[in-house]
Parts: sequence; structure tokens; C-alpha cells
Amino acid sequence: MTTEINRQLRKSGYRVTPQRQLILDAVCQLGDHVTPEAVYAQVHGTAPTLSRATVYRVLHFLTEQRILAMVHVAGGRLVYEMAGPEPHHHLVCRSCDGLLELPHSFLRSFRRAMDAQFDFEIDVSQVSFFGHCSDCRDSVGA
Amino acid sequence: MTTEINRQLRKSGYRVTPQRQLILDAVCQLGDHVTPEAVYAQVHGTAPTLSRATVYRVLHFLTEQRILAMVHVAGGRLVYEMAGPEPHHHLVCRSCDGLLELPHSFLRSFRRAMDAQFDFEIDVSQVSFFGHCSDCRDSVGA
DNA sequence: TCCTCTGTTGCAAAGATTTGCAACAGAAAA
DNA sequence: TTTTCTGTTGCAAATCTTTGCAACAGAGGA
Repeated sequence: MTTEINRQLRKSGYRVTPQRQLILDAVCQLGDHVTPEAVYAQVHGTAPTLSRATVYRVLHFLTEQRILAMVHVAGGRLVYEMAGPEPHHHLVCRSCDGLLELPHSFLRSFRRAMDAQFDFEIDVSQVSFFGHCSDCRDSVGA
Repeated sequence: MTTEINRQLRKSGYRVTPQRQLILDAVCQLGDHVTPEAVYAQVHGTAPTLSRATVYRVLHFLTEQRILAMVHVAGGRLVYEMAGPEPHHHLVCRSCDGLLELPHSFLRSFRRAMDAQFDFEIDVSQVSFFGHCSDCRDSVGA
């Protein structure tokens, strides 16, 4: 899998550096919704000189290459995860900070309508809805 | 209008401090999509000791009270605006950083479906979609 | 092989945002 | 009026993230 990604990067004229490999591996290992700090901590064990700046830059870079997906979570923070072939979206509970996953199919018709009416193409890898999950909405009582 | 807001705050047991008044006025004057820094700059003229921390805290506070609305914009940053009676949403172009406004009616049925299927209540004051506007999607070519 | 060109990194500093804590300020109780 | 109680603020420090710049590193050409 990583091999395929490497090929893709090289084909676009980018380099596959040890730092990028390490960071990508870290995201894979750490699973979904990984914070930059967690990536840094993980990578720092193997490569102590690898800086935070590089972690942030590489995460952005890999997101632009659509290898990672960037997820908005509670508190205006960003986390990352591997971008699978079929994107999915997130329901972020503002009470418990929980994350629910929303299948892409659910957004499909909505996206088409948005495109037709506003000529705006939603970037499907980045949709987060904030609100309250079933567990929390009762206790909030709004 | 501010009077009504003050009444509402007091009724909830909060205080209407000069700082909060100034910050609220600043957001009103500065219009839509106001950054915390812009608020600080505006307010700092009148009240030089009012700190950035207070600006951030008050903006959060007023958002929780649904007096302001928090808008996610490009770069993971947050801006604020007065929360009108009828919410509206935002389409954020990742190419030109532009903001389009999406009327609430457009989201209504979608929101109901989300509620029915996932038992999740979207907070309507905080919906932003990231993507590419009509001007930019041609040049991006994705 | 050597040179060059450009993508990439590390470091340090800047910028943005949050947090802890002591001090302050109104409102209600005494 | 005085006391008390709690919400609020300012300051400074901590945290999170980005940026500028010089140095490094690999690919391709000479």
C-alpha cells in the first residue's frame, strides 16, 4: 500500500523522504482521528531530530495529495486519518466530543443539489457537522 | 437590540460587563466574518487594558449564549458574526478563501434526514462546507 | 564524476489561542 | 453598610501551529 503511495508521489514530482514515510506510517498505526501531537510523539522515538514543523508540513502535504484526510473536530482542532477510496464524513458532538461516522452515500444527493444550485463543489474529504449526539441531546435539553 | 441581549444575559445569571459590551459592539460594527484579532484591535483603542484572552473568552461565551455564531473558515481558523434569528451557513472555497452564504432552507430537509437516521441534531449555527467555488473549480481542474 | 536545480528539512522565531491563578466587581445576604 | 459569594478579568505562561531562512539531499544534465 505504501509502495503505491510512494509511486504516486514520485510520479507527481515529489520526493519520498524518510520523514514522510515515518509520518505516514505513524498515521497508519495510530488509526483514525490522529492529532499532530500524537504523530510527533510517535515519530520522535525513531527520529529525535524530526521537528514538529515537519510533522505539520507533511500532514498538510499528504492531505493535499489526498493520501490523508483532514477532519475538523471539537474545539476547532484538526485531526488526520488515512483517506480511503470511499470518503466518509463526521458528526462531531459538542457535548462529549464524540465522533460518529457518516457514510458518503448519505451526502451524495445533497452534494449534487449543492452543485446544481450554487455551482459549488464540496470537498468530500472534509465534511464535519457539529451538533449533539443522541446520548447528549437529552441532557443538553435545547 | 443590545438591550434585549443584555436582558437575556442577566436573566441567565451572567453579568453584562463593559468588556462584553465593547466586544459585542465591535462585532456588530465590523460586520460578518470577524476575526478575534480584528475585534481586539478595534476594542483596544477604547480599552487598552482589555486583553486578548478576554476577547477570546468573550467570543466563546457569546457563542455559547447563541448571541454570536462561530464560522469555520479556510485554514482551520474561526471567525464570528452576529447570530440572526434565521441561521445561515457557509460554503468556504479552499482556493480563493472566499465565503458564500447558504440559506438555512437549503439544509432543512437534510437536517431532518440526519436526525431521523442518526439521531444526531446538527447545530445549525456552525455549518461550513469546504470545497471549490465556481470561479475556482475550473482552474483547479480536479 | 561534478554541477546545478529544486524540493525538503531543522531550527528558531513569530503568531494564534488557551489556561491557571490571583485580583477585581457586582449582586445578594446579613 | 458590611460581608460574602461567585462571575469575570488581566497578566503571564503554556500550548498549538505557522513561517522565514539557511542548510541539506536527491535527480538529472554536463
